[in-house]
Amino acid sequence: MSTIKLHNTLSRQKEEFQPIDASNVRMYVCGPTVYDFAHLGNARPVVVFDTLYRLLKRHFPKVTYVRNITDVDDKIMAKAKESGEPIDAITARTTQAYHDDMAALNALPPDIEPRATQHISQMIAMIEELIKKGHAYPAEGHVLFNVPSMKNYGELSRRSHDELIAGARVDVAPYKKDAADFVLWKPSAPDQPGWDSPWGRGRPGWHIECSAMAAEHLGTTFDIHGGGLDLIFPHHENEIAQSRCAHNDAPLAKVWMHNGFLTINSDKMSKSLGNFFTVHELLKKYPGEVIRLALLSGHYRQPLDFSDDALINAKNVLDRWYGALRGTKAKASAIMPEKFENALRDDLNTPLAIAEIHELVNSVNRAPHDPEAQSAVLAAGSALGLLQYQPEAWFKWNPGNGPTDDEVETQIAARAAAKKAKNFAESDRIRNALAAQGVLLEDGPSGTTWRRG
RNA sequence: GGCGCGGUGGCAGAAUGGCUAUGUAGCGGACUGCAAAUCCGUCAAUCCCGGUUCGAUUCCGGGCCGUGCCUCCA
Repeated sequence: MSTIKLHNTLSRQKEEFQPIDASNVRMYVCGPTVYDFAHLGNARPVVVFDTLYRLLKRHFPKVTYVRNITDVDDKIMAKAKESGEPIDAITARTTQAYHDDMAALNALPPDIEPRATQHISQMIAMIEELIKKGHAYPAEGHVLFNVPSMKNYGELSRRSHDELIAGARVDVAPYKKDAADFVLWKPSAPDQPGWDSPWGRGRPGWHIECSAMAAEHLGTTFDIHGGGLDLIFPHHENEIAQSRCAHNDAPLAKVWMHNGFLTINSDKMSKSLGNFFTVHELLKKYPGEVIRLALLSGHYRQPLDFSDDALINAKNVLDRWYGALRGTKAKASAIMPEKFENALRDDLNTPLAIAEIHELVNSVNRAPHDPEAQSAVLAAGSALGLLQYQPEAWFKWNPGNGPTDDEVETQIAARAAAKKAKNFAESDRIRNALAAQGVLLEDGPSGTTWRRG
């Protein structure tokens, strides 16, 4: 019996994954707040959980993957105020950009992509339930979750209530009964987006959005909840508090998974350091698969340093892999190479899985044109969301500068003539000139092939 | 201050109580007009100090260094 092991943040251990309902595995991942282009740090969980989604789909007949869109938030309001662009326009434009960027990274769309603004009534109902059960209270137009009302609060992040208070570095709002209490609902000024509620016109707090959307689409308890490491506290802790208290203590998710952070050239990615790369910008320089491979080249729970070298390395690796597939008519085999799949089943060990692809590629290069070996490479590649291009198209991927395909072909023809005349000075001149424009020529037994480096 | 994570060859990055991946870079060779690609061969690592053990990079303790969260944050 093939099992999948996943690291559960609740237990801080790898556990054998046992779905609540094997006929429908349910997974929720916190999605973007749509106020700006997605940066690389946003892309990491998307790629990681997409790889998990693909793995689960191979092992279970049905997987329901929910990833929300947060389209009501103070950051969006701030952006609108600053730029003058209407909120609806910002969220629509940014959501589209997000979809485009994640598709370029070969991330499959989730099965359901709920939007916060379309679940306000569910949030209000959940807040009412929490008030009714004594876990929340209205105060000055706000509704607050009362943390001391939940005895197990802090289980995920392993923080006690006292530690929270001691560590608090923010001023406590006067209307809070307890310093650790957090907002479920807050009042909106007339010029701010808001919805009518029993507590006046207002908008939801951040945490209640995910609790309400997860319950709506996955039920009170589901299998896997994912997100970035930084969401453990307070976001996921508060999600658990809201959901359990509203749902008679039913667990929110069985397995909690968190991906590690991304650094850029060893520095924390931040706008002040000027190393804040958006996926959108990076896609102008590299195919999405390069970014995706770079993101998968470290284990998802480890910190990942994203440098130019990492991108160059990923590009070289993919060039090598695609090189082994050149001219093939092989299709991805239906059966996943065993060692490769075993690596992924062990808490999504993508670096080890990538090493297995290297082994497969080596065997292709040792026995060229072996379609069986190539099928195995294609299968493993697709499991990681890679090798989706035709090899020739891959090598001709054009960032939009330099010579066109036709111009390259013309130069190659001229060089072939020079070579035939043994005018090697001229043929080398042409090759060097193309190399300076990022086009690399490779002479083979059946003529010259080329690629953009 | 509280909680947590990590230190593996030049670089990236797995695994493992003994037999030490993989890629890249380097070196030598084959192939090539020369290259490139590819193949063959090769060099090279487990932060420091203790402990447990027949044996530790792996387990335990201490130290040093780096880093994340505690505030919007993937």
